[in-house]
Amino acid sequence: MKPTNMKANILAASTKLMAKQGIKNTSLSDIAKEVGISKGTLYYHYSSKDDIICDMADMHLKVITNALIECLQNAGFHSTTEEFVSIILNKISDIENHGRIHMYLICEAVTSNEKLRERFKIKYIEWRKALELEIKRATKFKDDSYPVSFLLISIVDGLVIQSLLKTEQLPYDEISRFLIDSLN
Amino acid sequence: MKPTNMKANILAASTKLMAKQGIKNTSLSDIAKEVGISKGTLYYHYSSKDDIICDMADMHLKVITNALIECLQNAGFHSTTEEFVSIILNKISDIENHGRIHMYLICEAVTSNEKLRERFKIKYIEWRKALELEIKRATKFKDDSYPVSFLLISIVDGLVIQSLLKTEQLPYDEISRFLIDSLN
Amino acid sequence: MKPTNMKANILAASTKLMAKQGIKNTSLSDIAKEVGISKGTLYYHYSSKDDIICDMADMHLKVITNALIECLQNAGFHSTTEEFVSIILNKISDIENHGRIHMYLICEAVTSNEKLRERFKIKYIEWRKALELEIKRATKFKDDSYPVSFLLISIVDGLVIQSLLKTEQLPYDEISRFLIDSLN
Amino acid sequence: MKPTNMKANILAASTKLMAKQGIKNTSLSDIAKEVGISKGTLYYHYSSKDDIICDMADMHLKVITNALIECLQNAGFHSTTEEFVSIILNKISDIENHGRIHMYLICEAVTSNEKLRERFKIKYIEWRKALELEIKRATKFKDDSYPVSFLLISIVDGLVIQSLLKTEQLPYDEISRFLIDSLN
DNA sequence: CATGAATGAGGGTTCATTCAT
DNA sequence: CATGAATGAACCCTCATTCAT
Repeated sequence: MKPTNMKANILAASTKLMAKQGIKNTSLSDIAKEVGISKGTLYYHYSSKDDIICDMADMHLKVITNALIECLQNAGFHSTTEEFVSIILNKISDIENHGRIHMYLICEAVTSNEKLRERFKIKYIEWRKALELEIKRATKFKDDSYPVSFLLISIVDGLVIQSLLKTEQLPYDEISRFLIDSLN
Repeated sequence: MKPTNMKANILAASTKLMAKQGIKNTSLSDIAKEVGISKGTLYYHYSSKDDIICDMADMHLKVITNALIECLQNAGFHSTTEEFVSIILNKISDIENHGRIHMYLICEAVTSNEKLRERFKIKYIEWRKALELEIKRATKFKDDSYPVSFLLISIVDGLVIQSLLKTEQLPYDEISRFLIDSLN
Repeated sequence: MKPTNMKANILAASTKLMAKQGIKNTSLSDIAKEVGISKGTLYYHYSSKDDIICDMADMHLKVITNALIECLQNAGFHSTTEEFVSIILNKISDIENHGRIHMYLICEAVTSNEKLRERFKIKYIEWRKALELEIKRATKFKDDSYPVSFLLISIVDGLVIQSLLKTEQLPYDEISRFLIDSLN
Repeated sequence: MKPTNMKANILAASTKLMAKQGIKNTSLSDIAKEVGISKGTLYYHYSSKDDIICDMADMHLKVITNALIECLQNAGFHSTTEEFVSIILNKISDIENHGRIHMYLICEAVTSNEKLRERFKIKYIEWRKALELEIKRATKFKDDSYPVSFLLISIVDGLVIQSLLKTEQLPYDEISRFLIDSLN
């Protein structure tokens, strides 16, 4: 109904469906049906499925990046490691909401979408470097900020996987406390 | 010899192809062609694509589990943390060879294969508990073995993701040294 | 000036695109884009793709007919066969510029456009009769002007096909000289 | 029903339909329906529409080439120009049966099928050279066999076009007589 | 006059699955 | 045991056409 919301609607529907059932398992018919438009209309706004996926990925990467930036800025104001870690861990659970789509996009990027992989690669490097700076500033790991930055990224992704597999209830509090103790 | 090898051949071909191009992007025709049999014969041995995937996953999970067990047993003989960590890290790069198929199977499990997800879930819990025991035995983290076991699993999966995305060359040596220093 | 040119613009764009990539391979979107208008506007001026094709064909047939008329009139002023033939052959290469669209229109006419076929039919008969008269007047073939007129038409169309297929460089000079010698 | 006739059946149905309604206007559904099989089966035998078209073209080119060869061989036995020409002209009406598909294939080749164009190009050159030799051998045009060979090819194609457009009843007898007189 | 948005029928293609031989 | 042939549902995508504004 509203003027320019069509692309946003499509994106929202795509994200919702693909997060639920996977990217390859979500057809353009599914998306069109979810939005309440015809397949033709969908193609009027997005000229291919890949275009939708790319826009979805951009949106997703932006959300995560913003979360990280905000997280680091907040950390900057206070200087205790406690808060830095707890904020990061808090963000992990936020990110966890996006975890499914995050994983699916990564698989898509790795298996069949070179362009997507390039974007993820760039973002991952960017994220890691931002973390590295903050680790150097706010933790005791001045000299090991480089390897630790890789580890922190890994931990987030790895926890997302475990949460997706619904293995065991992840003990966020204990993990958080442990990390704080270690980083101080 | 020959007849029993057919399923193994199919499994090997499936793993090879799916690791290269993804599970959804690998058709049964591709597999049959790779093995050098007809699609009909393939269906004689496996009654569906999902069956192949499940067997593949079983094989994959067994390989990883064996690697972990061997890793922990070796660690048991020596008691220094140094060796425990370096062995684990060595195994990570072994696992990295299986990393692609590991990720794809997880995505498949999460998006469209409940049975698969159950198997992964069981294995992940099993792995974590084994690690927890060893952490308690061989590192200084007697009291934090529980959260640390989650973290170690995360780190492995997370590093696999970064290696798949080909972001930056992972600094295994530095990571390894850092972990050893931390765990001691 | 401006408003009346719209149809001409559309026709010019259509001709250009369809000559390059074929009629069926040229969409109305392509044409609208080439003209720099919207598809809606295009439909304001032309109520269907077939209408565009028909107008294009009319324009095309008019161009060729004018070329032929001019050719015959020029021939009329001089009376040597030499000039008659060389003028015709010259015109052939002019026509060759329109050759692609000529062929495509004929195919379109034959396969899916009865109305178009009717126009071509009428024009071809008209052309042949004009040629017949001139052959009778200016060549030695007084009695065979009827079959020769069919042959001349054939030769032009046939040479166009060979030029489209880019078979061999057509030896226009030799062909021309041979025809002149024959007709005298 | 019969074992290996499926490809032949598909080819026959394709030729029939495409000759009637054009190549672009003939869908794979049409063909499958005409053969009495499913679209899936059609794809089992032909992996793309282009493959069908190419096979059709090969078959078509072979038929025409054989007709030409036979024609020239027959001409070789007798040495009179009369028979050479009348045989060629007879063959034209045979070719005319294939005329529609001939024209459509040429259009397809020129607009959207590079591989097809290459095959036509090769065949046209081959045909022209064969004609050139025969013209030199059996007609009075020893020195002009080169341009005359182009003209003869043109005449055939051009007459096909006129016959497709159903302009006027082509006066084969008169044309034939005229050509015989000219060539002797 | 002009437009952007919307549509639906149909296009070529893929593929897991079935089955007679 | 093994196969080639057959299938049909679903897929992504194209496009001429319509219409409210």
